[in-house]
Amino acid sequence: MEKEKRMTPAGEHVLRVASGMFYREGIRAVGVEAIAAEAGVTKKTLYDRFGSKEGLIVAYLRARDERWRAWMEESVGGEGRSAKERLLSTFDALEGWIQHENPRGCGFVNAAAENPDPSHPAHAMAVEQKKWLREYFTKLAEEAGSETPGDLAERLVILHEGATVAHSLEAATDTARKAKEIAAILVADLPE
Amino acid sequence: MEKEKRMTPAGEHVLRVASGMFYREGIRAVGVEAIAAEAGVTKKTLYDRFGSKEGLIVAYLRARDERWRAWMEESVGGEGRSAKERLLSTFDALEGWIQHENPRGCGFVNAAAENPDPSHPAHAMAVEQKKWLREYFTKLAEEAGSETPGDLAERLVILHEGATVAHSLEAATDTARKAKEIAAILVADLPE
DNA sequence: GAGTAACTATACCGGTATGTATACTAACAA
DNA sequence: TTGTTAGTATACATACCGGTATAGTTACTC
Repeated sequence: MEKEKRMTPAGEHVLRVASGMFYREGIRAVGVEAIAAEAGVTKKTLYDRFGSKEGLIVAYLRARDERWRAWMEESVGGEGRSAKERLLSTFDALEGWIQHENPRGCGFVNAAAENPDPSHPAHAMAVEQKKWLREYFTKLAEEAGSETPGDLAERLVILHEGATVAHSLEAATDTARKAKEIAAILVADLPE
Repeated sequence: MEKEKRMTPAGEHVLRVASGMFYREGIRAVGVEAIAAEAGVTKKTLYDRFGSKEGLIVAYLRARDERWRAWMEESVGGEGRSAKERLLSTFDALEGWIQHENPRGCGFVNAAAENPDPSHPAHAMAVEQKKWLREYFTKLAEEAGSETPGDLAERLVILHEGATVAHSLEAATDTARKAKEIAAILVADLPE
C-alpha cells in the first residue's frame, strides 16, 4: 500500500532532522523549507526522497513507531520472568521512554491532535499505534492468566496514556511510577 | 493582565463559531478568513473584537475552561453526599463531558500539542487547566480524609487524562467507567 | 442632530506555505 | 562510454496566511 522508497544517506539524515523538529515544534508548525535548511539539503532532495510533506510525516511516524515497539519489547524481555512481571515492566519501559524520548508527550497523540480528521494518515497511524499497544497488553494479560485480558489491557492503556499526558502538562510528577503502582493493584490477583 | 473586551452579539457569535472549528479541526488548521466566513462576519469585526488570532484562541480556551469547571462542579455537587462519593463522581462528570463535548479528546491537550512552546498562551492555559484539576482533586481528597491528598489527586488526574486520550484514539471503550472503577479501588480505604 | 459604537464590503499588504522547473556535478555501473 | 542515481544551486509558481486600510451603513445616545 505504501511504496517503500529506498533510503539514501541524505534521505536518512533528512528524516532524522525532520523527526526532531516535528516532535519538538509540532508537525504543522514546521515547514519543508526549514527542514531542508536545517538538514543542509535542498528541497529537491527532500521531495525526491519523500514525495511530499505528508510522505515525510508518515515516514517520521512509522520510524518512531518502530523505535517505540522495539524499546517496549526489549524492556519487557521474553523468558526469565513471569508474565505478571512483564505486564508491570511495561511501565518501566514507559518511564525510560518518557525520560529519553518523550518529554513533550506522545508523538502520536500530538500528531492526532494536529490532524483531527480520522482519514488523515497521521491520525490513522496514531490510532493504529494505540491499537498495537492494547493488543500487546492483551497478549501479556492472557499469558499472565487474566480471565478478562481485553478488559485489563484497556485499563493498562488508560494508565499509560494518562501517565504520558499528565507528565507532559506538568499535572503530576513521577507519573510512570504512580501508574505502575496502580497497575500492580489491578494485577494483584493474578498468579505469580 | 488581559484586557477583558466587552462582548457584542457579533463577537459572541464569532467566538462560538471559532470554538467549534478550533476544537473540531485544530487551531492551526483553521484560518481567520474561514472563521469570519463561517460566522458570516467580516474580518474587521473579528479583529475589532479579539485583536488577533491569538486573542481569539485565548478567548476560546478561556470560555471552554469556564464551561468545563462549571460542568465539573455542578456534576460533583456540594452537600448531601460524602466527600468520597464526590471524588468518584468526577468520573461521571468526565463521562458526560466526553459524550457531549469531548469526542475529539481534551481541547487543552490538543491545544498544547499544537503549541509546544511553553511560553505560548495556549500551552500555558493548558498547563493551568490541568493544575486546576489537580488542585480540585486535592481539595476533595482532603475532605475525604486522605492522608496523602496530593498524591491521590495526581493518580486521579492520570486516570482522567488517560480515559480522555484512550477514548479519543479508540484505544478503549467505556473509558470513564473503567477509570472510575480503578479510582474506586484507590479510595476504598477512605471513610464513607 | 451630532457623535459614537458596531457593524458590512472590499481591496490590499508582506510573508510564507507546499511544490515544481531547469541546469549542473560527481560516482558508479552496464 | 553511456546512462543512471543522488546530489547541489537557484529560481519560480501558486496559493493562502494573518493582518490592515478605507469607505460606508445602521442604530442608539447625549
